[in-house]
Amino acid sequence: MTPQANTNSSNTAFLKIYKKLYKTLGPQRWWPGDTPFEIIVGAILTQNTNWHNASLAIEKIKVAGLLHPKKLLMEHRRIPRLIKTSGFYRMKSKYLRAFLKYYVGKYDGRTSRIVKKNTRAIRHELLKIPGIGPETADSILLYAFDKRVFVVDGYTRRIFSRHGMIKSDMPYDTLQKFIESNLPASTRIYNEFHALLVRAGKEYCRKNEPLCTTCPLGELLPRA
DNA sequence: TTCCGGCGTC
DNA sequence: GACGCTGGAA
Repeated sequence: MTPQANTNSSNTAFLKIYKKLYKTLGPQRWWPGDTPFEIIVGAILTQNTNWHNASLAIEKIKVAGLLHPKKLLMEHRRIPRLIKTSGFYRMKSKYLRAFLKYYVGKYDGRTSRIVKKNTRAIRHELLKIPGIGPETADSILLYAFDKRVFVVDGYTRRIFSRHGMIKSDMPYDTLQKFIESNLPASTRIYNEFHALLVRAGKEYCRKNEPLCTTCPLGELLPRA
């Protein structure tokens, strides 16, 4: 079956889950943030951290008038105190500064310049920056730069593995390619699907005591 | 495998 | 007081 053949038929389990989540939870309208740069900052600050704490930190940066690449790089010594609430703040300050030096140095801090390059090239560059791993890189590519990459995270692994669709210890890139090959090649669907998986993971497919009986995906669970 | 970390929720 | 949070590095 060609990839295109999947587009209008819900044959794959992945697409069934997507449609079910979208139907029950509705569009999530990610990423919360007014500009690509705000989205990038959020992607770094929310690493292993709940969004509430990350958004408090972004607000601090915004109030300080530093939510711009060049200004924030210039005032990088203020970053640790500004982002304290996001947790891991010493590490994340280094990560943020490393990204800023790359982004301002190579692209003058302009989205319009970096998005001209192809996805793989940008991804390769992002992965060389300390503090930006595959999930953060793909979140930036998809939500800040509107590139067609599926974001794999802990919720993705947990939900799909509990549904018997993957092995939870699959390497990131392998899992990403597997999921992408079973979905329509659509940036919009990748965008919405990841957001829906996060929502489902937080509210139903919790680490401990998952709420399968009330979960929208409960009826799609494999027979025990 | 362990460390990084503030902040809600229970 | 313990747990978990839209990970990544060493």
